[in-house]
Amino acid sequence: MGPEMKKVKTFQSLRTEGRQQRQDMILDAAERVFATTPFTDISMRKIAKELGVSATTIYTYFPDQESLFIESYLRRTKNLLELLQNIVKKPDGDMLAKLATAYIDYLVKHEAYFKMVVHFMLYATLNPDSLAKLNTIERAVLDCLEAAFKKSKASGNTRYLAHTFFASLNGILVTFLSYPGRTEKEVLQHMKRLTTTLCSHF
Amino acid sequence: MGPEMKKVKTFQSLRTEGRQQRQDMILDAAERVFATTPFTDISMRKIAKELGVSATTIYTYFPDQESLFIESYLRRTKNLLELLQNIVKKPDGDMLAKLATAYIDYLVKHEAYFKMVVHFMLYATLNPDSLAKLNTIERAVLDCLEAAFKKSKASGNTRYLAHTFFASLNGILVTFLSYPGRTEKEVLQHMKRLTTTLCSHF
DNA sequence: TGTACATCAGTGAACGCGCGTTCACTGATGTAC
DNA sequence: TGTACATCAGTGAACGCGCGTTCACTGATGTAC
Repeated sequence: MGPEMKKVKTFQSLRTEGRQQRQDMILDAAERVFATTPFTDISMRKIAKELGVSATTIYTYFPDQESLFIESYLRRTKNLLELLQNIVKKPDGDMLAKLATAYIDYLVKHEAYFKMVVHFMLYATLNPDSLAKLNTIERAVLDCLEAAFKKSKASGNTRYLAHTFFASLNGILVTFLSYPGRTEKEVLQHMKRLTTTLCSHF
Repeated sequence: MGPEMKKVKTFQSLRTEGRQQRQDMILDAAERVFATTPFTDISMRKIAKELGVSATTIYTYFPDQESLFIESYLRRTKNLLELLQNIVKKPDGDMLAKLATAYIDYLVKHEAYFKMVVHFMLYATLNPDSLAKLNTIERAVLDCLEAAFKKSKASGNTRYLAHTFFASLNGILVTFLSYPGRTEKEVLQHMKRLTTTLCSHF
């Protein structure tokens, strides 16, 4: 390879980088729409409008709507997973409570993301590729929780414990996230109480 | 009131009854559609087609789609509530496990109904009337669970216990109902395991 | 240097679709006298 | 008894809407010679 090749390579990687950044910008815009719009009312046109481009543009970066949603989901989940893994890494008592609190806090803060999680859980009509990606990352979250149970030397099948604990946290979110007639602060407070109740039993 | 009045009254009540029956038939048809169609894809036209009438007909019995959904929701929830109350009535040990199993079984069997429950929980954009109806019946379910905790002389705040337990059961359903690559039987089995795990901690 | 060409982000208009709901109407049944 | 009228379940066509996606295109930038 001569210097020309290297130059070309640089230009190409710049292009690739630009492409990646534009993809991220679309995902950012999507998240902003998620935050203000019920999940079922989100459309390509609304995301495009939020970003200030035409809806057609999105199709240059994502083959279809499902892919965009999946990428958004993966990005957030990786972020959350990192948070949880950092908690498990530290040799610390009270690990479960910390994990639970971090999980609840994160998903209340990123409410739209949680609604997307639930949507994918209940309506898993995705193509196999997307489904595999979802599975992999969800398994990583469960592994992380299981590691916490193992570290705290819990008795019983740690996998079932992790599944039950994970499910319970999701349940607290699903059941009380939009509790009518409560302010966001009250909702969070109630969830904290229930999380404490839950942790005290595990 | 003379006999004419009585006659008129009878005819009227027959009409009313017929109306009530037709309403129920529409709800039945709706449930049949729920069972085969993702909740977000359900439409008035599909329900009408299932019943063999024109979509317009439904509007003679329900003012709009939301009312139809709410009525369907209430009918099922009353049914479920009765089931749970019968369990709590009997003076029996192991009440929590029985309640949990009944709840999980019922909602796995009526999967579409559970999806509607979740939908209402997360997207509570209903009109105040509908919302009040939903609240009343959900509170009754929670009261029923709390009664069980009281009967089994649980320590701690029984209301929080009931909320946490209820939420956890919902979480098990949300998280594992459509677990990809599992048969319905395996799903139910896994839920049973997690329910057992949960109950053993409460 | 100028010029023809390739690349590619981005666009507006359109397609075909299904939605909730409304409207003016039909047709069957029962009522009043 | 017949006849004019009221009630009401049910209908097909239509309205206006927003959706995901595709298409033929523009216009800017860089490349090759």
